[in-house]
Amino acid sequence: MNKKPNIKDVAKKAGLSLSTVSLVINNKSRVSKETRDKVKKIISELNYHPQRSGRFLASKLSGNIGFILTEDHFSKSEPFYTRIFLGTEFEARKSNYYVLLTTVNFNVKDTKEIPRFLLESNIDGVIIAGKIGSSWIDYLRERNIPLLLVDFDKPDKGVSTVLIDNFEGAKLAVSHLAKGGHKKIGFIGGDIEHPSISDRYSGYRYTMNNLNLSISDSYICITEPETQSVNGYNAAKKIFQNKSNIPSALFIANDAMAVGCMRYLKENGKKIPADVAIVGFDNVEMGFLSEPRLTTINVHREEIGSIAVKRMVEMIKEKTELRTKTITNVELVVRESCGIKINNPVKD
Amino acid sequence: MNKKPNIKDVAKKAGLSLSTVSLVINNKSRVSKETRDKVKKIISELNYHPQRSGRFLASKLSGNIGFILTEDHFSKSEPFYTRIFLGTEFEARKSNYYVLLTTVNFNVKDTKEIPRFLLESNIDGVIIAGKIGSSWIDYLRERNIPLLLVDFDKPDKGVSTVLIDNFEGAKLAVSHLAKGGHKKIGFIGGDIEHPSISDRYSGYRYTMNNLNLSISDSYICITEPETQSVNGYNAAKKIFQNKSNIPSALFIANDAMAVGCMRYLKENGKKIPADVAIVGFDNVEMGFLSEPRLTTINVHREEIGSIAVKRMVEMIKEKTELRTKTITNVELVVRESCGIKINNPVKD
DNA sequence: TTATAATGTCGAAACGTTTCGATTAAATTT
DNA sequence: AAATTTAATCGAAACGTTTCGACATTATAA
Repeated sequence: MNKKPNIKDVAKKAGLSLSTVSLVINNKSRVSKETRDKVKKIISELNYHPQRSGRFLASKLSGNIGFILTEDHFSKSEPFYTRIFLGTEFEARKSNYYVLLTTVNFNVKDTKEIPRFLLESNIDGVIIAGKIGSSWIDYLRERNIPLLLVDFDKPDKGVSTVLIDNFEGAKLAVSHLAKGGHKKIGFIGGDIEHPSISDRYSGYRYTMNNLNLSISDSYICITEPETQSVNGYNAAKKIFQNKSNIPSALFIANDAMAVGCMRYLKENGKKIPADVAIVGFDNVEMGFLSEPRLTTINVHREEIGSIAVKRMVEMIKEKTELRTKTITNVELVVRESCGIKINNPVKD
Repeated sequence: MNKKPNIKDVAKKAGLSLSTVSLVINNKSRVSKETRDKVKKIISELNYHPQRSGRFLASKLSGNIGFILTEDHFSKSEPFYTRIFLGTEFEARKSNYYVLLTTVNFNVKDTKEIPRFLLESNIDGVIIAGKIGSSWIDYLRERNIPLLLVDFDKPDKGVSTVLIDNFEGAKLAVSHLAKGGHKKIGFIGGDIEHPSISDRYSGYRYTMNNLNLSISDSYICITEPETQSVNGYNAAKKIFQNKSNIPSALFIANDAMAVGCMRYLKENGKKIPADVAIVGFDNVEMGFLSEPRLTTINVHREEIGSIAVKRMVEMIKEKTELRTKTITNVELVVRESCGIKINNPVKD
């Protein structure tokens, strides 16, 4: 039962001081090539690995990144943010970090329950996914903790963000429907205050105008408070109960709602896509399994997580206050819910 | 910009020594009630929270639990283990731990790439989910690192485990089909060497015998190496190509394969459940969205993760070598892929 | 040649806690 | 009253690393 070697063992065996060995480990300059090589050789001979506990205390760096999700996103096992989280995990491993996941109750407007990893200084930076109260931003700012938002922005706060090209996605969706000959194109979106949803809505309006298609209020439902499947069901009900003026196509701001909407339509004798063509947004698995399979806008969720971690690591390493805003691209995924055949996917 | 208070600040303000304050923080005995209360009061006045870095170094406890998953389970975004992981996260938070997730390449038989959290002693215990080479067990044993397996067992190694009642699940599934009048009940399972799958197979055989139903080899396919949807498709092909002797019902060892199997059957003009009745296993979301919706065996995935963390915390705290084996129950979920109506779900 | 700068190495302090053994004071037993 | 036990607190060492300033040596410039 021989103990794990520590930096002292390395130093002793190399006939050098602790400090020099430390300099080698951390790739600092001011060490001669020979010394460096010798130390490295001994490190690998001893199979030495610096203990996190020591480094953590001395350098104040934990090697962890915090990932904050609002409770509703987590507990509903919403696959969207979960995938982003898995993307962060993957990238973190590459960058020698670990991700500590935690959830906060979004409704608590002010920062009541501070995640333990913040209280204990157990993270070097924080990534927050989704809509969040701005007191969080203030809290982290005050404490000089690197912060990055994902799929959310507070433009006035000047925070670094990783966003989705929602506007472009809406353009792709609406153009696709228009290409199929549709003129009466409606919009369904829940939680319209979420920047991502409202951007999709803006993109919808913009593209409709651009294509000289008129927008009727009775084609639109943006009053649902959430984005679950049942909200899509309810939204469809609102639009299609009005028998006199109904759309022939719908752009729905997320797939879960699109699936709920399709359920309503099928229950009420509408054929998809013959009677109503549908395009969703997000490209979550459920849209692939629905009948008909859902045409949608793909969002690179894992990549978003990965980019977020890369940016975060930069922020931690460079201690820069430089603000970055990364917008990830989206693409149209054509399946059967539109009845429109195309040769090349619309990429614009 | 006032710094975070540390234990010294607390001690000074209380007029006590560091050690006494530490004893209070850690709820150790031998502190008088008055002192304890006074210290607690001051701690909350100062809003003091012990820094993880210091504790980590002094106590050698990181407050983290490692969660190891084989790469294939992770990257295929297999929802099964992901859910177990989310369950561990949830429970860990309650117990004041964090979970560090990592993947290892299963094919590397011997412990080639040791997860960084082990090298750096960054975890207090390890949970391993799914099939794993036994060199991992040896590695952790040698180093006295608490270990717990989930959905996997190496009976000869005497490791603590959290398992699924696979045998019982198989009984429920087969009994249900038999209750619907089926006599020719087949079995499909991939990765038959995985204990969970082979237990489901044993349960199938046991129940068939118990019900005096004969088992024909041509109803069975256990040769697929993996458990993906496509493996189910292929297995169905093997069974139903032989036109002369085909089963009227199938128990399929996991939902993903069941969905693949259903795809094959539908493509080949078989009606489900009229021509072939199907019961899956796992109750993953995809079975809920399939047409017809899949009758299956529910596995409490989040709870499994939660139990695993509870056990692990016990192992860490009590430093016990006591081996525990927890078997979680399963239940039949009746949907439409069997065409069998029941009043009360079969609970046996 | 001397002064100055650059390079390589080192000693010691610092990081924030836990914990062991010692010390003192109070309670109990003899 | 003395001896022993128990309770409460404390001082100091320990955990494993990083980093700052000092120092010695060598290279460069004046």
